[in-house]
Amino acid sequence: MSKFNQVSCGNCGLDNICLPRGLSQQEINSISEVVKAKKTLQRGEFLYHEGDNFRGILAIKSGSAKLVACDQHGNEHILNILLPGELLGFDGLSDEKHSCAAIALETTSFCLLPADSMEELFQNVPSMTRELFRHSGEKMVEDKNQLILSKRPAEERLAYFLISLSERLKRRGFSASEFKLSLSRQEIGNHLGLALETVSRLLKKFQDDGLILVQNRFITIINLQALRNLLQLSDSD
Amino acid sequence: MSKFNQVSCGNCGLDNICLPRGLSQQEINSISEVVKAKKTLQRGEFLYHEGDNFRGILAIKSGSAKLVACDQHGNEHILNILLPGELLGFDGLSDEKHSCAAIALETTSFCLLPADSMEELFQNVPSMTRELFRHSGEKMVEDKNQLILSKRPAEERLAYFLISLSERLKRRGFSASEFKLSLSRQEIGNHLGLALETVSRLLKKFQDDGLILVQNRFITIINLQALRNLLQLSDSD
DNA sequence: CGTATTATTGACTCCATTCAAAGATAGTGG
DNA sequence: CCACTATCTTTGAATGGAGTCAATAATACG
Repeated sequence: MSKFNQVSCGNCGLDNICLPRGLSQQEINSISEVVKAKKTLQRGEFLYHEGDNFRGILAIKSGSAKLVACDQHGNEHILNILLPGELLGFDGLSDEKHSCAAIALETTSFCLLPADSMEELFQNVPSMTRELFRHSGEKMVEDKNQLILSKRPAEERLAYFLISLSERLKRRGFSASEFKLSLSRQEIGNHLGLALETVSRLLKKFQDDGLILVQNRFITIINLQALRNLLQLSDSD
Repeated sequence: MSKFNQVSCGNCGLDNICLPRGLSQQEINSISEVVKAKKTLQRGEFLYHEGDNFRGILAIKSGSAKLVACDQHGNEHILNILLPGELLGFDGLSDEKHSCAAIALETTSFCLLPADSMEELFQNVPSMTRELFRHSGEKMVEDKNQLILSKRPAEERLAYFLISLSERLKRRGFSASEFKLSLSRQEIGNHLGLALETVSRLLKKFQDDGLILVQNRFITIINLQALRNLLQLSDSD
């Protein structure tokens, strides 16, 4: 739970996606001095729990994670899926306690920008502060897109999920057309606000329509344009 | 569109809600030096448009506003309602362009923390930076709550909307039990992802059940506890 | 190989939407 | 001040999309 190692943001490979994005070499060095790499987690292990004290902003180095919140009924809600280079932990910024849990979806490693070094960095590396706000703003825009999506029919939600996952994987150097879902139908449904049976039926429908190929959790995107059209052509409200 | 005046955060009355919250007198003075007050807008006027260049973080001084995004179908989505002391403009942080519009719901005045003075403030007033992140984190938690809510039945969504509005008004010194909605049924429905007819029917139902009194857009909360119970007692998924 | 978990598929149900029409309210100009 | 109009709201009836329940099938795991 507390084995940290020094890390160098300069030769990480995610430097164009992660926090150092757009910073000078000198600024990256300043960050590297305080950023810690944490040891690898296995599927199901927690990056942090709901209620944990805020210890800083995390960055996924490899693997993936889900951000999970519990409502007053005790139901879990998968709010976000996090891929390499993405920052998380913002849910602990407001009152020093995390309001969500972050759980590894596969073997996952991550870095930590410790909370107690943040004020110092604000003063010394203002462009990092700006960059951190930029990331935070991106998260908000994503959340807003998800909120808009939540009012759309099931088909669009699932199409958007697949397209968005494909694009994000591509930006990280993975295949955009073939990938393995690290989520069960249940989890996809939970994330999109659908019953797991609906997810199953729609994946089948997409396959029958020649848009994708489904083999268990492996997805092959056959006709990306047609998938995109599902988002564009449907009626408004 | 560009008449700014100097303003003093120290004697604003919203200092325990707005950005200066928790800062020292000296720090508040530093902020006041760069924060501008902008002249009052009428209902329907824009605080900023979608696509506008990011010019800074805004704070509602009086009145209220709605944050509106357009999807690819051209439909408008009311993402948030903003009350006095709340910050907005975060949707412009990520790429220097606003991805939403902010529109006054009534006669409304607001302040501006200009973008070009932000990096300077990061260096000079790190605790303000921390506070700004805190606000940003609060927004995210609110967005996540809204996302969770979007999966719940219509009755719960509307109950939550009323309770949350009541609580936020109370914190600002307004009555928690009697208030005027600055939104039409249409707008409430849009915000909650419901048809306007559903909003109308549910308001009637709440009234018939003795939870609230509805007179046009005036709402009186009669039985807050029963309203809260709607959120607690219903089934899970 | 057997067991537990996960996924598929069908039938039925229901909540919320849509369509439609009437009623109320607010704003405007004569 | 009242009439007129545009907008907003209420209410009813019918429809449909997605959920629930249930049973079977496939996959992963020890």
